[in-house]
Parts: sequence; C-alpha cells; structure tokens
Amino acid sequence: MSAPRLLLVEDDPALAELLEFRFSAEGYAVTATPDGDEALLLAVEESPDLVVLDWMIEGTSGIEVCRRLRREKATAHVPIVMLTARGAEDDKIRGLDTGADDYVTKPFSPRELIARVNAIMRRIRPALAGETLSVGDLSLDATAHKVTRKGQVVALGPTEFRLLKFFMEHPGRVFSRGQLLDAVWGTDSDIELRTVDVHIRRLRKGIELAGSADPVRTVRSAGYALEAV
Amino acid sequence: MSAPRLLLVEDDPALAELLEFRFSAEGYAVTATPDGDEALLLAVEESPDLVVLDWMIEGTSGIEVCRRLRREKATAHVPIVMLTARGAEDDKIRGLDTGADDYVTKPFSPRELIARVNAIMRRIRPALAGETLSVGDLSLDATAHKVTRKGQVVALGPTEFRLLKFFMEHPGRVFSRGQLLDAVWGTDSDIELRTVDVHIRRLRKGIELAGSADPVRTVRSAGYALEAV
DNA sequence: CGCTTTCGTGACAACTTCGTGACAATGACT
DNA sequence: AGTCATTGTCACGAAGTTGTCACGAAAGCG
Repeated sequence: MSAPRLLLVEDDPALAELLEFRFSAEGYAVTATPDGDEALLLAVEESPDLVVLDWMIEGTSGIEVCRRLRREKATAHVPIVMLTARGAEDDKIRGLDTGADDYVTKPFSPRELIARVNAIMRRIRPALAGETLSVGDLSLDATAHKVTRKGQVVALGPTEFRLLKFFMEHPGRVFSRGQLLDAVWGTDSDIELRTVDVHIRRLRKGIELAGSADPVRTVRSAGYALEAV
Repeated sequence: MSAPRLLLVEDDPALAELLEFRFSAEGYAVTATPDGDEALLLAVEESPDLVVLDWMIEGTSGIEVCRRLRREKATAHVPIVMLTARGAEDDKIRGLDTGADDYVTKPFSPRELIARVNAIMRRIRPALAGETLSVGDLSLDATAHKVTRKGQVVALGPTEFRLLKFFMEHPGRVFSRGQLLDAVWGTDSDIELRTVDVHIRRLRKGIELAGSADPVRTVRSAGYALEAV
C-alpha cells in the first residue's frame, strides 16, 4: 500500500506548515496549498485519499471548493474534513449540507485533527488503522499486525514481525546480535547468536521485492541495521 | 555522544529544579530559565533540540515566546512542548495553534512529560542517540556505523573503522604505532608494530577521493595523525 | 653522495564472519 | 491423529578481513 495521500488547503502559513509536518510524521503524503482554485486542480491531479479544507481561504471559498469537489466525478467521493472558525457562523456552516465528512472547529489541537483524519482513513482504508511506523518504502501497522512494502502487503512470521518492528523503531542504527536477542527475544533468552542471522534472512526473504534494494544492511563484525530513508 | 539539548522555561523554582534533574538523568543537556525574554535569547544561542515551555512565566508570556520562536528562522522548527494549567482549555488550544507540538496539563507527572518529550525526540531526530564525529570533510556516525567523505558514503573494514574513529576522537594529534595498537587493537594484543602501517594504508585507500588531499599525516619516526580542519 | 632508517605497497595464506539450505522439535489448529 | 506454520540449530561454502612479509621508494644524515 502506498502512503495515503492528503490534500491540505490552508492559507495560514504557520498552521499549514505545522499540519504538513505532523501529517507527514504520521505517514501521510501531504500536498498543501493556500488557494482554493489550486486545490481543485490538485484534487484532480493527485487524487488524494482525503482533503483537509479550511473554511476561510483565498481564491474560491472553502465551502465552494467543497461543493465543486462533490460535483466533479473524479473527486465526488473524497472524504473532506472542514476546518471552521468558532463563532456565530458555526451553526450556519454546520447546517449547510456541503458534503463534508467531518468538521473541526478552530482553535483545535493538531492531535485532535490527526485523530479525526486517522479515524476517517481507517473507515476508508482499514489497513491504515492504528500506529503506523514508516521507514523508506516499508510501513508497519503494529495494531493491525500488517507490513507493506511499496503498497504490497507482506507476509511475515511473528518473530520476523517483531524484528522488523524493532528495526523500524530505530532506523539506521546498527544492532549487535546480542542486542537484537535482548530486544526481540527477551533479555533472558538462551539462544545462539547465529540464530539471529537466520531470522534476518527470513525477514529479508519476506520483504524482498523485485527492483527494490534490500533495506537490511549487515555490518560485518558489528550486526545489522535497517537502512534509513 | 552529543546529548540532545533541551531548553526548559519554567518559573516555579521547585518544579524547574525537579525537571532539570529528571531530564538530566534521562540524558538531556538541560538549560533552564524562568524568564521568557531570556528564553528567546537562549533558544538562538544554544539552538536546543526541544523546548519545554511553561504557559505562565515572567517576562514575555509563554504563548508569545512560542510565536516568536516560530517567527525566528533559527528556531522556527524547534519542537515545543507547552505546560498549561488545568482547565485553561483556551490556552492549551491556542498554544497548539501557534505552533506547539504537544502540551501537558498541570499537574502532571514528570514521567509523563519525559515520555512525551522522548516521543517527540524520537520522531524528530531518529538518529539522535547516534553521535556523529566530524573532522574536515570526514564524518563518522558511530551508531549507524557509517563514514562519509564530502557526503560520499565510504566503505571501511571493521579495523579501519575503529582506527578512523579513534583518530577522529583526537584530531590533529600524533600517535605512535604502539599507542594506536593499544587504542584500536586492545592493550593485550601481540601484534607487529608495522601492521599499523598496513591498516593506515587501507584506511587511506578507503577514504581517498579525487581532488581531495590525504587527511592522514605521516610523522616520520613518530607515528600518524589525522589532519585537523 | 653513499649509508641507514623509516615508510608505502602488493601479495598471500590463515582466519572470521556471513548467507543459505536442510532438518528436527514444537505447538496450534483441524 | 494429522497437517501446517514457526522456530532454533547446525554444517558447509562463499565472501570478506587480518597479520605478516619482502621489496623498493623516500627521507634523514654526515
């Protein structure tokens, strides 16, 4: 599964940047624009999985963007989360049936918005549920116990899953076989160091993909690492 | 290892001291100030990796500090964790709106705050735990076990890696073959002195780069040194 | 300049470390 | 009981690394 695409339409530069950063960290591929007209173009070109739309924006107003998105066949069913100002117009806006899937009233916490977006994404694309680690073209959903590489779902054994998860929690860092045993098998396991090699091999075999390089790096006489970025 | 730097802005002396102690124990290099204006100066001077900011502080208010940090180019992307009073929902939310990355409501447990800070640190700087040595156009990441010269990744054998690391920990200093044997091979190694020459050669070959001078200096009848700067 | 000392270099055999296929033991599930 | 996936170990060969040596070049020195 490829990273879920998100179109962010917000004209406050500070807020836009913050949200773009947070959503990127959350594993979304974010496209941002402050302009309503440009948003309509981008919505068609990039076919995002979800649109976060500020009510007050330059160019075409947020609510108009919302209507037009619904009218266009290509974007008619994109989930839309509206950012609305708190105040007198609140009820009026809510009353208008523009087709938004959710509203978040300003001021809001990024965390709250992310939670709502994640909730919608889970509904649309169930595999996105829960906490998602993401390193390079790998992504791992801890709660759903699923791993994907470049969008392709990947089958791993329980041990390989834990091993990959540990690596993804510390991308780029080299771990000795002993450290991996402690972290993945448990501190009081009495297991041969070389056993790690075998599971590394099984992990590699599991996530191998034609045309893509092996992200697991072996560092001779030191251990293994998951290639960051 | 370059410890992650943390700027603590808190005007309650007891709480400040407690947090400073706990964060130090957690491995952070903590700079603390009770004053908002001073915090802005320190943020530029020390370029901390993260700022913990109390909402209610002397001098410039917490939220104003937050805004100004974002406005300054040097500090625009520093993660900020706000400490807010319970029930001050508006403050909390406005804090996030101005660019804080997370908030913790008082009263909180130090453990909770530390957990949040650690979480953000992991997200922002995954390789933070990794010390990266840097001498001239060489840089060495010990935890990732990677060496680069002018950005180019360089492949070294284990011994060459340790040798270079030792040199980079003492740039410019001349070491005799005996000293190098003790430092890189271990005190109780029974190895020919001339073997060092061979590994110096292998190191040179490994990091050689067209157009760049050899940073390894031979000091006749004394030993070797890594050219500083 | 000749002599001595010190260093750079290529070669190489001994040694480590790693990848891989196979296999038996285990436990879950039918 | 039987099937199946998973797991830990091992043995073997491939690949990389290491310490040593021999020889020649370079540097100091009277």
